[in-house]
Amino acid sequence: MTVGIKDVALAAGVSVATVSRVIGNGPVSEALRSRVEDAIRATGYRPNLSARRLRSQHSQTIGLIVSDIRNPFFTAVSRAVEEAAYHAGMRVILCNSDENPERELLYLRLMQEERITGLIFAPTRTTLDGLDGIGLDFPVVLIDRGGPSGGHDAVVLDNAQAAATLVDHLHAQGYRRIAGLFGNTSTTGVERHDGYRAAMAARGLEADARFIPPYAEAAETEVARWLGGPDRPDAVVVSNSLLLMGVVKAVRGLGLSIPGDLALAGFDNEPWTELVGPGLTVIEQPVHDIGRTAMELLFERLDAPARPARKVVLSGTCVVRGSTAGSKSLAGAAVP
Amino acid sequence: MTVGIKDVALAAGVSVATVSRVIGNGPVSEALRSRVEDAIRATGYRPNLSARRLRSQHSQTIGLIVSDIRNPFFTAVSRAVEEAAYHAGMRVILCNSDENPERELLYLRLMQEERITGLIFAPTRTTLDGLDGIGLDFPVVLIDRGGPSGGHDAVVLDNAQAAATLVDHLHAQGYRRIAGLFGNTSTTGVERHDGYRAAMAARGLEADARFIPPYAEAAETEVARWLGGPDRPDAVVVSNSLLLMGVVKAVRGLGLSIPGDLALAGFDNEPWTELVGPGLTVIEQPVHDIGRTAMELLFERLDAPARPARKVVLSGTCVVRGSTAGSKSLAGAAVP
DNA sequence: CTGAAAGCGCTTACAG
DNA sequence: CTGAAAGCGCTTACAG
Repeated sequence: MTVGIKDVALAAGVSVATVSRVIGNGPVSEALRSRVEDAIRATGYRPNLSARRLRSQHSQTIGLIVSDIRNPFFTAVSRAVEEAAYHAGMRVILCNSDENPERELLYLRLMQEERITGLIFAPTRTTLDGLDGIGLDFPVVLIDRGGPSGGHDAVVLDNAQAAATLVDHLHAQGYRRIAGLFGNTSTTGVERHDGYRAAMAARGLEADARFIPPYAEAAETEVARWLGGPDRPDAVVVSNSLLLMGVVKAVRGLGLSIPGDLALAGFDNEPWTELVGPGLTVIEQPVHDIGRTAMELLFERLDAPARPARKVVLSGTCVVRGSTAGSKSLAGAAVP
Repeated sequence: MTVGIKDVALAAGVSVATVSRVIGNGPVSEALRSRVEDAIRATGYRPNLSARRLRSQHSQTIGLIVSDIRNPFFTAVSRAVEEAAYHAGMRVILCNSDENPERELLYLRLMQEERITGLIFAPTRTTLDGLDGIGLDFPVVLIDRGGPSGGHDAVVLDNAQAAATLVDHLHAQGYRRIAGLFGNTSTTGVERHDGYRAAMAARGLEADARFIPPYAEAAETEVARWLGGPDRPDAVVVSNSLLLMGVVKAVRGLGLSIPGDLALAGFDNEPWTELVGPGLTVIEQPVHDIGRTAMELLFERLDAPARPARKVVLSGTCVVRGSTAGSKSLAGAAVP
């Protein structure tokens, strides 16, 4: 039915070993090589990857588990990872955990069964805590969520500094009641919170932070309540683009204006942040570098399994727009 | 090194056949089953999927090739496909062609080598035209881009009607110089154009349509030029959300207002379309149904390879917002 | 229900 | 450079 290596060998009048060498770029004389290539074309032969992987004992596959593929941050990182993998002759298995620890475990198991070469992973805090106990047979590089420098290679944003930058910017614009809204499933939310809190303290301001599930709906509900209550802030720092969207919705739903009634500063320079209201001030992450660096760390780890874990911390860029204009009016501009 | 089925068999004191039956849910006595399960836990055994696939001759894998994973339409469809696949005990390989026919061919080859069970595919026009000549060994279900009902199962939006709905709506709002902007890589762009043109003709209006690459940048450039020229429209129908974003950027870049200087109606009810300017009028696609239906068609095709191809055409919903408010003011509301 | 044995489609030492 | 042969880790008739 479907054509195998034997059919090609027969058609080319060579052994299967020779066909295998041709498709694997092994040493073959030009004469035989072209005969085999003709036979491959004639038969429409396609090598069976399961067989190749089983026999050769390497999968040429890297795993990538992200926490929410709807978050454009992760689709951008995925693209960078795939590009790097492609150039290295590897493919990638992309899985989406939806911030669900059970699904993370499920996918980790799948990765084991696929015998992947290595994993790039943005884990929930729950799974990160138990990661060492799982006994994975491959190296893992964490992205976006490193946690305290621990046993794993990681590439993350300088979250604390980025959050502090936003606080400082808001402060410079004249805001004082600066609240913070953070995702509660990732170490990233925690680190951004720490930076926020430290910067507030340094300015002698009182922090007012909330941790919520990292979805737009949760932010919308939370902020609607917040703005109606006694602790109403006049500015808010928001720890990811999904939450940011929810905040914008809440403000609009209440018929309030940005930044007049509430100034807004968030993370991730998605295309739409430029188009909403007066434009949203955000920290832009080097998404492409994050993906590429993760692959580099992974390859280096494969080369040198024993060397100590490394954590690469990348800086974000603050893109200032109208959502933080404050009393002094301010045109949109990029600030390094 | 890594533990195999033999190690488990040894540890449990049974044959490898019995271990295989346990992990495959075959018939095994309770006594042996629990002994094997203990051994699996004790050894941390994970079956090798390559070996299972090779031996069992089914990959339990479906392929999914989308044209642009940054388009939220496709990330939403992917989620629906994955969900359905998961419930059917299958996994999915997701690939991103970037609207590039060469990459499509590359991925089709990969799918063959993976021996996938079936493919869900959003092809470029180029690849769609040559699809029958490629000799794929698995069934394919087209999504988003069906082309003329041909040899393939497909699930698509009623594109012509959706585009006509937008034209009719704009007409009812008092607009007459209604332009159209369409992606040039997909049959979808063509069908939406046809619906646009027919609706314009039915109203006695002159059509003014342009086909461009389906990226925000292309739309931005094109519209900036258009609005500066002699054929300046007062409304525009835009065939996808990436293009729509580009149009909004162009309008803002010129300091013009929506809908005062230009009314806008597009496709895909992305979260941000609600938040930009007065809100954007769009056709909402049943993204979840599209993914689910594609999987259903695929399974039915696997059951009955010989039966004639089916094309499922789903209707969109017009979500009216301020971007098409026209002279009469209009609040945002959903219209079926 | 259980086990011994064959074999899925390849790759890779090993000889020549 | 080339081929014969073993074997990757499983599953699945086939007997019992």
